[in-house]
Amino acid sequence: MIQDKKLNIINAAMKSFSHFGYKATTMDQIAKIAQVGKGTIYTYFSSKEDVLNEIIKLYVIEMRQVARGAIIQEDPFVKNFNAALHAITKFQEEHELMIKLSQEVKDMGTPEVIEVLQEVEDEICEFIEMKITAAIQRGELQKCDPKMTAFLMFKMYINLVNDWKERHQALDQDEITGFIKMYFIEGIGNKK
Amino acid sequence: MIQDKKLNIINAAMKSFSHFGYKATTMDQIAKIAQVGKGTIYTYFSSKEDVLNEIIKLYVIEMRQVARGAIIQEDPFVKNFNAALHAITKFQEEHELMIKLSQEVKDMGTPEVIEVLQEVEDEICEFIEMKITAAIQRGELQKCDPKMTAFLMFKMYINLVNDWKERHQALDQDEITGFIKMYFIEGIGNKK
DNA sequence: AATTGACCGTTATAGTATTATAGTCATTAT
DNA sequence: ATAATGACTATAATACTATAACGGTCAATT
Repeated sequence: MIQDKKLNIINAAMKSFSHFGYKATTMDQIAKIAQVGKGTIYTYFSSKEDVLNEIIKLYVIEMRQVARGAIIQEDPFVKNFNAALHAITKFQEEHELMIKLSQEVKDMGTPEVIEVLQEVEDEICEFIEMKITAAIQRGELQKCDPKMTAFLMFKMYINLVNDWKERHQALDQDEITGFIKMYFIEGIGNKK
Repeated sequence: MIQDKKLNIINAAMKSFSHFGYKATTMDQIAKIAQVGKGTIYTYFSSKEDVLNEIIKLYVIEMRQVARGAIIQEDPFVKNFNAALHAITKFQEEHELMIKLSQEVKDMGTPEVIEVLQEVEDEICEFIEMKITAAIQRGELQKCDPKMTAFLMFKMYINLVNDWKERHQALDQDEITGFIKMYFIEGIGNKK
């Protein structure tokens, strides 16, 4: 029952953050949606930012599960990389939370939101890093700094999925897998 | 003499844009620094934005020369890529214009400035694209879409030079060349 | 023909009054 | 006792308004 109330509040806040963003959501609104008094929120959370952080904590857990679910053990590294990132992207599109928060960062720059989005990005990079480390041990990838490789692969994925389409035609999932493989795994140098 | 006055104005505007940014620079200020009446500016330029655009046009020409100057014909592609980008970066650091304008975009989002910065980025990408096309013809690089390759290489360079150092240790020029070569040219896949 | 700065309509800024908000806490309900 | 509540408060955001600054024009001047 105590967990029930906390979950109520989290769900209410999630809903409101997703619809209106972090700043535009008031504690009164959360209380109203959750059907609790505003004071009750402060029994379970220390502040508005704390509510956001707890939501992101849960979100990240879900996201990790989604990413794990996209992995197929026998498949090669690049394919799994793309599958996981694609699953995460789809997950984020389904739950408008991240989209709304990204927008908010873009046009208001809310510091608390910048911070949590960075956390989510770090989390994704850490996930990729794990997979890279494993792939290196398996001998599928050459020795390289897994943290930097994860960082660069993630950035390239975002570049391909989001940034490229701003100036050119959008790419589909298979094209993206192909490009990541070509540029990152095989390299475009000609061995002599 | 007529060019002299136009150049005066351009230099004055360049100085002011570099010091105070685009928005914070007034036409009166430009006129004062250039020691001309404000009306005179409008003999040579149609608007404030036009002044900015002409400045960027000249800036891009200079930048291209700097990039060309960094290229050594006999050197391999990656080395030249890094040399050119490094030269551009140094050039931008010396002339505070781009730094100031980047700041302005970050914390005010001035549309005119966003546009010209995008132009500069496009210009750099086009320069890289040319070099890539040449390297493919030379047989130094495999066949690939030069536009996309240029785009991705540029982004990776920025990721390594700017973004990585925000969360980890900054990298020096040789390290960056090494990483670009490793990830982009050679690839990190293990051929079986 | 080129240059100029006072001038104009519009936009931005500063100052202020008002509202809205995050967080508290005495009261109430359980 | 403990948990829940919403009126309350100090602070921060917003709306409003008066003022200043701005980009751009143009009649007067060189």
